[in-house]
Amino acid sequence: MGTGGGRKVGRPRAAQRPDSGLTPRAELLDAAAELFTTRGYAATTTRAVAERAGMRQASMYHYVSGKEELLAELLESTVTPSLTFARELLADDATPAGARLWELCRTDVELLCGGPHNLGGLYLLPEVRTERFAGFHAVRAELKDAYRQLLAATAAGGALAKSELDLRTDLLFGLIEGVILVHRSDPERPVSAFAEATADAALRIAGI
Amino acid sequence: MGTGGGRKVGRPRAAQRPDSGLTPRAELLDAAAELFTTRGYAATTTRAVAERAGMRQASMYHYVSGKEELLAELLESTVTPSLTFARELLADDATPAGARLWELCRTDVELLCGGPHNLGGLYLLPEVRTERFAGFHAVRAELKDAYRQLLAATAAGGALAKSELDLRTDLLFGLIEGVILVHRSDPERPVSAFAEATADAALRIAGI
DNA sequence: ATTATCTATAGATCTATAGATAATGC
DNA sequence: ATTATCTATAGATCTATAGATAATGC
Repeated sequence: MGTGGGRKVGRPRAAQRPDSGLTPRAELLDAAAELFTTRGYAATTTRAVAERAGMRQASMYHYVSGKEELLAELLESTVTPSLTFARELLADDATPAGARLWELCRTDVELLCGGPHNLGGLYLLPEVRTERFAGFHAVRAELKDAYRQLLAATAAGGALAKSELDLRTDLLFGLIEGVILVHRSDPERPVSAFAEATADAALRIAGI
Repeated sequence: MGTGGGRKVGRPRAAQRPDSGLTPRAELLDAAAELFTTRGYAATTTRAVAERAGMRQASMYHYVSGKEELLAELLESTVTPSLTFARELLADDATPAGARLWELCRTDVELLCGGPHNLGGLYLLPEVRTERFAGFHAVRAELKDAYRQLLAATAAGGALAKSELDLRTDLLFGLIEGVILVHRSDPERPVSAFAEATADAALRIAGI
């Protein structure tokens, strides 16, 4: 049933490949993730994406409206899991805020560095700042606000003036978003230990 | 003499503008800095650069061989001052290592965030990873090594095993290079106070 | 004569659409 | 009949060169 077994309907692809098990749209997203993160968004052509996904350039338009849609979906798919987890942490008032903040940092680093592609690298692309990706900016802002709330709920954070709290939040969130730069400089380092070390560093930045 | 007064030789430009006082090459570099940092390298056309510099697209080739040369020069011009300063600090054995490291962090943040363009943002462009920019990578590696040496010379740093020292160096350097992300999230914040706060945070990351 | 610029353009893309084709499904 | 793909291509770029032009300098 469903995806399994390889669908047969429609004209066969010109270049046959072993069935990946993914839907064509997922194959396109996967190809785009790889290319956008390594070569950049603007430098990646629709042809490169389509061909890496195993189809011809024009066939891509059967599944997506263009490159922008691929990038928008990839961006949101990266923050959404973090945000879901952040909401759970905010609701959990049995655990100390510092411990919850540490856990959020650790999880985010795992998500950003753990996947097959450096999806976190997408955040750094200049194109992402455009209004086209407002949906992503909205979820990202909510995630950042969760960081701020958790920080404010700690003993050290509670003592800060607003502008100080904003600065610490920016530094903290900046370290986490920029962690992909650190990961790149030594991709061999095991991710789980790296995530813990980064979470430690993040709390030190925050002054906890 | 020299640059002052506006040179008259050669066919006049199609679009006349008040004399900027810069050489045409510097005008091109300035235009490229602005466009590369805001729109990205791949998304910036030679026409956009030339026209922002006040000349026609083709005229640009009188001064540079293309976009790559502009990016290469901009990148190196960003690290070189940091590196010069870092060498001085390494030689200054009268000052405690921690204080020198703090000073290096502060200066780098000032350089990265202080100029008219977010030149630090260039580091984040995916294209920069290519071998074309080996010259930049070399000076950057030397700068990073200065961070490592200063860190290793502190009391806290001296106690670390090599892999621990590497990790701390990466986190520290990652925060400094990624600081442009933090700066972007609130560009109004006064740079000098921000640079000091970031240097404080950097030393806390380093465990000092 | 020298120089800095211009206009014009060839050749190489790249995107997105139009229309053909080769499968399955009824 | 429906679907997924293909081939072909129009239109819109973009880069880099060729050759003309409009200044100053000798």
